[in-house]
Amino acid sequence: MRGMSSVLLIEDDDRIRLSLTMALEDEGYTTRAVATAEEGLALQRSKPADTVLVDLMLPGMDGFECIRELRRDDDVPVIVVSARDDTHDIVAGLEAGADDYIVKPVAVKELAARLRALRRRARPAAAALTVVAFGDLEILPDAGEVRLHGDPVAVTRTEFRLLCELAEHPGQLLSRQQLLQRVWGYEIGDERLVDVHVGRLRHKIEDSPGTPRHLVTVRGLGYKLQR
Amino acid sequence: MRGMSSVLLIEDDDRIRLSLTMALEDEGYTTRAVATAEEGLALQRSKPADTVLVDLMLPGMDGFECIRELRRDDDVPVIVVSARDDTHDIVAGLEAGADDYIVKPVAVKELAARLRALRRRARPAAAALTVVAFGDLEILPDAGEVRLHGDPVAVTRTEFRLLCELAEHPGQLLSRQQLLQRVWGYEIGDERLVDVHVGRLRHKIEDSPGTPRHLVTVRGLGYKLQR
DNA sequence: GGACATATGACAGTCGGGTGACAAAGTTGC
DNA sequence: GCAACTTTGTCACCCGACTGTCATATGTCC
Repeated sequence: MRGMSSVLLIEDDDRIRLSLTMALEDEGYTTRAVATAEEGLALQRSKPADTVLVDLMLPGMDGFECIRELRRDDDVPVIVVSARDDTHDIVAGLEAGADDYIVKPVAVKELAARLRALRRRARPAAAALTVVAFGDLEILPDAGEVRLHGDPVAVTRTEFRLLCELAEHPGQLLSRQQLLQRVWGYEIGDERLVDVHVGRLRHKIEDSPGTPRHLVTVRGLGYKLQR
Repeated sequence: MRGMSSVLLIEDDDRIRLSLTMALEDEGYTTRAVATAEEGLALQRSKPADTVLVDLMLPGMDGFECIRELRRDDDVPVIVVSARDDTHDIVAGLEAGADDYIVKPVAVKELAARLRALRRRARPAAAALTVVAFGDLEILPDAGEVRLHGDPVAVTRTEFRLLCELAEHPGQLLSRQQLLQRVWGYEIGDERLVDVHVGRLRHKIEDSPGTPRHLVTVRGLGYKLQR
């Protein structure tokens, strides 16, 4: 995976699969090719490729379903390969979560250009989206998002800042005073304010807010966020 | 104008501007010439030329800034014209986004050769239409086109830039400040301007603008574009 | 039980963001 | 060059969401 790009090709037509595989390897891509969506998914799970090329017409699980499954696990860029002129399928493929498409017969140079383009724009995005995970709780500072069990949770700005502040010091105790100062910028203020927001936050990010697993109280001292 | 190449010349020295204009027209280029970067940018925005020639030493906005502005809109090839044999300026020009340079006094034949060369290698990559897909929303940056469910949607230039800027950072939160700066080039300005354009854009690219699926607000923080 | 610390629910003021109206600037077509 | 149309930025208004405060309930330690 060092510097080199890997591609997973899911295509049932033997001739196309073989020729594309060879063409991709000529272009310098490590290529794995399979004939069914099921094989492709299994392979992507065990040995993820950087980009997936998937034909829409497949025996068994079709390309659309396959894209949705790929998307469920991962943010790997997906390019749809479709028969010419089938706009409807292409649109459906993109709606299922593909990032780009190319029509058969595939011009290898064009495919290579698209792979490069896709990697160029997929990379920084994937890299920039840092995730801070606390077990089932995920914090995405760059996206301004919080997820619980993978599902987005609506959190207000203050709650988000508070959470980020706690997350920056995992497992570490932070006093109300510190939190007031760092989240609100108050040098002095009512420390009860912190309690209220902690309470509200708990209702959103804890499965059972009464017995918090992550955002715990340290009696007499403050709060901390743990895994 | 078909088949013919057009050149925009930005050069403050009257004598050079006039002589180069004539020389370029002799070579068969449709040529527009202006004396300031501001005029050049305005003209390129209203009536884009195929290639831009820009002097580095200009009154008001200088050539470097001008190149960066040109680059913000467009992928038009830019050739730097530098008065001195000053490697530092040339390097800075290329870093600002120019594609080639030529040193004064300009040999017309050399300039013509460079223009041809530049056009020859102009964007085979850009010719391949790449698609940035966000589910049912497709953005074709090179074609300046946006589609919803496969159907073209008419968006204005500002809306398109805003959309592209958001699309370049998929799922990432962008503050109004960042957007103002990247889309409008304003260092400071009324952040509500962003709201208005986001609202207009939503009416075009969302199925239900009231509850946006792609262009979502992160309250108190900014906006982001997601799948 | 008593003293204290924390959780919670309700409330009103404030804030942030969506929206439609409008004028200025730009664009297009004749 | 003129007129119709489009695009753009500014503004004011409105509504819902958020925030901080307080009173009250619940819990904890001695």
